Amino acid sequence: MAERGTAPSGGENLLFLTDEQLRKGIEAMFFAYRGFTADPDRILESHSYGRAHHRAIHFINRAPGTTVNNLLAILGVTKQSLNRVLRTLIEDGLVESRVGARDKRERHLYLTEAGQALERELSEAQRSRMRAAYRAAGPAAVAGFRQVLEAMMDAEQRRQFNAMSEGGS
Amino acid sequence: MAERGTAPSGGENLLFLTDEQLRKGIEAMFFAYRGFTADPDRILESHSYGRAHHRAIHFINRAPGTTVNNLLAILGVTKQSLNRVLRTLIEDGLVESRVGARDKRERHLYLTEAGQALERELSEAQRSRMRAAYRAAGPAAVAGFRQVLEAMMDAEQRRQFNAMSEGGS
DNA sequence: ATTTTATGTCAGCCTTGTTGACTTTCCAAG
DNA sequence: CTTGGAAAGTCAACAAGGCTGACATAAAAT
Repeated sequence: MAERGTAPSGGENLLFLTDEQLRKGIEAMFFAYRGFTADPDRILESHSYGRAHHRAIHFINRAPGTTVNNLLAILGVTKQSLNRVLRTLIEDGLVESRVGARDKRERHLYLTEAGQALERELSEAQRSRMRAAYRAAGPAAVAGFRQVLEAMMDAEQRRQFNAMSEGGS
Repeated sequence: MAERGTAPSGGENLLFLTDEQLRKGIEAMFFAYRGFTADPDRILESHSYGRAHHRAIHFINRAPGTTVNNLLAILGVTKQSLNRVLRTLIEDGLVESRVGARDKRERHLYLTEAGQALERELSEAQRSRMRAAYRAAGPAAVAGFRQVLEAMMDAEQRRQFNAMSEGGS
């Protein structure tokens, strides 16, 4: 279990695993997520949209031409739930839905000019906060941040997260 | 704009601030938060409760005897919204509401035995995932994780977060 | 005595999750 | 070629949990 070397080293190195430290991590996650969504939430409210719309816009932007089914897997909601959001985005002219060329059951999703504009507005707000946090914490902290977040995901989520980076760009 | 010194040093140190890196951080936050809430969500569902109940239980446990108003400030919801949740928790015998001794307008909230049992079940599930993530990432990463999360909060949230630690224990 | 504060409640709305039922399309087995 | 199942998407209806607004009560503060 514990290393034999200098007596305190084992105990001290595990201080970050005490229940108290874990609780602080849990609460930090709770409050930080609120900050994380605060800026987009304000923008969305002024457009009468919610977080669900933001998520759809974000991932359509990331993978233009993605199908509804694909988006479903990423967002982890039911297709009926997603459909409602997509319908309003399409009606409002932010998203375009094209019938698949090979498989006509599929709908391929694209952001229109207006959709891209809103996406930029939302993501710039979110990046701006993230940039400030990264800058304040420094590169080493950012590396740790990313490591812990990735370790916190379910295996399936981690797979999606990593797949996202490969396909991107 | 760019520093004049050794050409690559400034640029390399700022690699973590590129839009691409920021986007990855944003998506990591999204997927990690899902993992973060997945275990409690499963437990809550089996009790017919939601995240709103979890949040109330968590913070009542953290500060036994806290008032409704206090909880409202921490949770950032309306009293009507919180009241609905508290009412069911009190009806179900998980939370006890005592009229204040000094100020009889206030209600002081406490977890009952049953409430504490559910709290332990929920928080142990959450700590368990956090512990695994911390262990996988190591102490240095955890320190960075906490730094970035704290920098991501609004000033008000950070104040609450830090106040939480002082009062605790 | 009056006003303010803390809490609770009712009614009604919105977003976003859910399930169930349905249509259209594709594909593969007969 | 037809037919039956699977897959993609849509529509309808419901529930949880946010929200606002209006109002009631009791206690504290002025």
